[in-house]
Order: sequence, then structure tokens, then C-alpha cells
Amino acid sequence: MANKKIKPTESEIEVLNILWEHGPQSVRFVNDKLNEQREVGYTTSLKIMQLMVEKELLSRNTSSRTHIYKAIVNEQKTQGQLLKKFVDTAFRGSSMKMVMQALGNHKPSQEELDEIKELIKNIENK
Amino acid sequence: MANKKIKPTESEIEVLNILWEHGPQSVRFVNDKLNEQREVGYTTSLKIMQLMVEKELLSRNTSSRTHIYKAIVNEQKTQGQLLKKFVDTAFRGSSMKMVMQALGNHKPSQEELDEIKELIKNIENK
DNA sequence: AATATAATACGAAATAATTCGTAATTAACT
DNA sequence: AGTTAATTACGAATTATTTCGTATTATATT
Repeated sequence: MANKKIKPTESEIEVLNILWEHGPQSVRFVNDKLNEQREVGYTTSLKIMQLMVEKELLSRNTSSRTHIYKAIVNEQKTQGQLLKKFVDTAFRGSSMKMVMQALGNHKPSQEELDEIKELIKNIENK
Repeated sequence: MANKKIKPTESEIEVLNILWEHGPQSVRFVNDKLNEQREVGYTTSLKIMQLMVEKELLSRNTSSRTHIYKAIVNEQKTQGQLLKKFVDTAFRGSSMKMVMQALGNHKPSQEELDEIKELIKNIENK
């Protein structure tokens, strides 16, 4: 299982999120989305995405004038890796501590609680 | 509630963790701990810690020759802030998605599961 | 075909973070 | 007091990331 260690930067994660959510898109599209949250120049977004192609986080289709970029790293897998790394540094490796903190902060709804209970049940009876 | 937005870097988080865990310590101590995980030069650690004093993440006692550094940001609070930021960027703000992913990856023990169930119970009946 | 429009390419500047060499200082020990 | 050992101070080099100006290219419009 050829598995490079990916370590996207903040901006790169933002771009990945947009492409994961909306599928393959142009720089224009991604830049517009980014600008819903913060101000970013078009060429800045372009540059980030071009670098991401080099790093093999994205691929692109250049057949038409407007290039279409596509995430080539898997969402769950990437999030999993980021999460592991985050837990390691920020919570000294304790997932539990992190989960407890997250639940404490977030105040989940009943539906969400049910969802977690369901998951726990699955883990227990397996 | 005077609350500056703190944004420690990776290295800074590592230093904070050591000081949170072991209390106020010298550069030598912190550097040794860091080197249990990766190679870092003494002056590098020193520099990081000096910058952290400027950023008011640490304070230091210079009364003796060996300066003693102390974390002046709260562990839970800082972790909470880091967590929020992380969830925002890596999970588009969905704590739930993140928690589910974390539980899925980590495969908690029965004790840990009980701990979570307990927490859920508390949230529900309050 | 000429012009306008929108996109990409390139490279460099700005900023942030990390790393470390060297000098100066302090304390400890003959 | 002189020497050694450990520490801090300072500043610069390195690397990573972000940002953007300008040139070039491609397409669409007149």
C-alpha cells in the first residue's frame, strides 16, 4: 500500500475541503469559496493549487482552457491522518482526552448523542 | 475576561506539553524531553522558549543562573482553542464528524467506552 | 482580424518558523 | 585567581508558506 505521508498546510486543507465537498472545480470556483471566509487573491489560490498538484494532493485536467482541479487524496484517510497528528501533538496522544474535551465543548444534540451511542453499541458488540 | 488569541506553533505546543506535564523547568530539561522524540539542538529549544516568553505563552524566573520557564497559558483552555481551530479547518466545523472518526480510529477500551457513556448520560440529564 | 476578457505561468517578495553558530556570561572547582 | 563547564544572548541562515505583480496565452466578441 504505497502511502506517502501527506502534510497539507492550512491553506491546502481549505482547498481540499472545498474540492471534497464540491467535486472537481476550477481555480475561480475555489477562489470564490475561499473568499467567503477570508480575502485571498486569485493568483494566490492558483499558486497554492499548482503547488498542490506538484505535491500530488491534486490532479488537474488541462484539456480545456479553464483547468479543472481534483482532490486525489481521500477525505476520510486524510482527515484520519491529520487527526492522529493533532491528537499526538496537542493532546499528547490521548484520543480520549480529546474526545471528552470535544463533547464537553460542543454540547451535542440528542440526535448526535444517539449517533454516538449507536457507534458505541457497535464497538461493544463486535 | 482578557483573552488574547493564542496560536502556538507545533514546536511551541510540544514545549507547552512538557511544561504542563512536569511543571516549571529549565531549558535543559525541556530540551532533553524534546530529544526523546526528535533531535533538537539546545540553542534551538532555548530560542523557541525565549520567543514564547515574548509571546506570553511562558514566563521565566531568572533569579538563578539557570532560568526556569513556566507555562502561563492554561492547558484545558489552550487545548480547547486548538481543538476548535482544528475542527474548523480539518472537519469543516463538524465536531461530530471528528468525534466519530476519532472513536472509529482509536477503538476505545471498555473502560473508555464507559467513560464516554457516563459523559453522555450527564449531558442528557442536565 | 482586432479587441477585450479571463485564465494560467512565472518568479520574486513578504512573512513565519525553525535551526544553529558563536560570543558573552555565570557559576563551580581546583 | 585561573580554568573549566554550563548557560544564556544575539543574530543570522535556512526553510516553509503565503501572497501577489506582471507577462503570457487562450478564448470569446465585435
